[in-house]
Amino acid sequence: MHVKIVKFSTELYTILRPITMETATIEEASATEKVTSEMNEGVSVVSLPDGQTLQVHGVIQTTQPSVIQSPQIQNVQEAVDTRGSGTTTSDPQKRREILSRRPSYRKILNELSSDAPAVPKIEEEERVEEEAPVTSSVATVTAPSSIYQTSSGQYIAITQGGAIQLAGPGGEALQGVQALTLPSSGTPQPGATILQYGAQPGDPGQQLLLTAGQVLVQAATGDMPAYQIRSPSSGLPPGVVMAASPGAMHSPQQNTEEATRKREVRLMKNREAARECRRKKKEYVKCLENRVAVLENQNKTLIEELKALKDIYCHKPE
DNA sequence: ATTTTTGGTCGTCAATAGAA
DNA sequence: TTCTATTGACGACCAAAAAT
Repeated sequence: MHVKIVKFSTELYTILRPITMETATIEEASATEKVTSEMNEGVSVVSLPDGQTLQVHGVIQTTQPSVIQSPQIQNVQEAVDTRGSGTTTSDPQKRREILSRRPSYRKILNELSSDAPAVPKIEEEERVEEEAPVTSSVATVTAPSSIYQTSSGQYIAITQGGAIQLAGPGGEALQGVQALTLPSSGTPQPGATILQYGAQPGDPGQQLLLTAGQVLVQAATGDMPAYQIRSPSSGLPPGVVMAASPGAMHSPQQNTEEATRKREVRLMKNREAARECRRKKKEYVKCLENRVAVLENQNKTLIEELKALKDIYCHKPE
């Protein structure tokens, strides 16, 4: 389906760009009158045989049989073919040219929205969430010594007493985490911390061992809350800010660890980015579909209008 | 009931655009 | 020029539907 969506959006893009640029050419194949395509500000001037002119708004081809046949369909088909076959071309250079980037969905949508107010604008991502004041979400924790933030804006605070608190961006308790207890003594390792949580009240829950420097991070943003324990050397996800420096590393082994860490960070970031991109793409496709519906409706109305005017003109008493 | 097909999501890589 | 964000492409995986 992935492929289908890609193709679909590509086609829509190919189809819609000319439409939004208002460059469609209209021609009546059977009739003698000529329809000139002077799409100025979205208005076409239709010339009738007797020299009369008629102003109509941008007309696009509908799927239904219409009195107006547009040669644009052919052009669109060609354009789609060019792109579609690009994926199978053997020449990598050619392929690269064909696959050259389109503007981002945000850009296209924003362009569209400036063309047509009906198309919702993709707002700049709300950074407020990420910039939420730490103090508000961890206000109930006594003097946190380390505060970590997940990519989803949740906070993990570790107090000087070793207590861990998870909180959402707005300060609400983390879903699914009912209890977090930390034994004040008897930790298995020096500097280690046991994080205990249960999904239900009264649930004995599970215990996680956090050694010194390790960080609990949210591992999934789906329906199921999932968390990962990560050490600074094994990489941190985007949005997780180390409160304490893991210290300088210089040895070759440490260098490879650093490289691994960097890679993990990059992968994590890209994962998030891909998710976001797919979300935006869906939104984009939805908007285009809406736009297609609106324009098709408009087109239908205009065609009917044109038909009516033609009728009037044809039956005009001499 | 089992196998195959279809449709969907996800993670990763790589190319590119745009910002710093 | 370097770094970061974005996104197309690809493959792996899963679940539901269709075919056998």
